[in-house]
Amino acid sequence: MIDYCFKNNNVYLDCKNEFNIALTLDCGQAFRWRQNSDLSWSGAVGNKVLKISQDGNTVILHSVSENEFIDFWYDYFDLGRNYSELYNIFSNDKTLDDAVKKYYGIRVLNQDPWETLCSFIISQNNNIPRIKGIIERLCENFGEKLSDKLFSFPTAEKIANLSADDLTPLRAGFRTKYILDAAKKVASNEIVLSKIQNLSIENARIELQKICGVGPKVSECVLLFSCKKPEAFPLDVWMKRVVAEFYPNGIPEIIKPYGGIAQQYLFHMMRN
DNA sequence: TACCAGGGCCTTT
DNA sequence: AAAGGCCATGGT
Repeated sequence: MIDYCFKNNNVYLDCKNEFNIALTLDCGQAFRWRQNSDLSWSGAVGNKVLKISQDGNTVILHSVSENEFIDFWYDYFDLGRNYSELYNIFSNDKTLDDAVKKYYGIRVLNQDPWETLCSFIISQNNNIPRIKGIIERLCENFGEKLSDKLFSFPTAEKIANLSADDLTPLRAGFRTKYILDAAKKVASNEIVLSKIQNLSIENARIELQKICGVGPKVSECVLLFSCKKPEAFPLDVWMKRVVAEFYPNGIPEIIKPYGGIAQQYLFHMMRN
């Protein structure tokens, strides 16, 4: 588990091998964190901006009050979860154990469901540099300015009132109509994203896939990264390769409840 | 069933 | 420098 303390308006996390911010912020689950020249990272989450840095086992959240940390960042960074305990469970599987020992400290973030849904619609049939570009243009054009370079993610209501023409600056291609459909269904409360995490994973999948442009892969990402479903297991081409090569008979039962978290390590291993 | 639809990054040639 | 592969979903 991760201990923390407050000092000089910063939060200091003593995270042993349970938190590697570079791997966590740049492993394909979030697209708006950028590394600064001093190796710290900056990002906008909701209407907040954060600078975060790491020095060995100490992670520093800069200029964050105790209240803001407890109320928001603690959950965002999944600090309530004991990753050492998870690593113990994962060590039952040789492949996973090797991946964990190589890439200690990847954490699954608890992100905003609307931003996650929209981001993973954009991610489909796409590569990471371009995904980041489209999302950046989306925020710059339609989000609120939060600081010098950082914008909030535009709300579903805001996007729902736009047309495909309005979104041409994004250069999102055929995904534009999917973004609009998602925004309209969310803004009208036809899909209530805040209630998805209370559904069974089967019903949650069905609900999300009512959106045009959301299939099994995108819905699984939304469930894992923003709806507290650690058992969600997104299968992209890389993970299909992992399964074919290492798990022809399926993922071990003991891993399944945390399959999505395990997946982050396996995915990273396969891509490197 | 198989293919195509935006587009741009990446690897190979 | 040019060509070809890659990519998740819906539609034909």
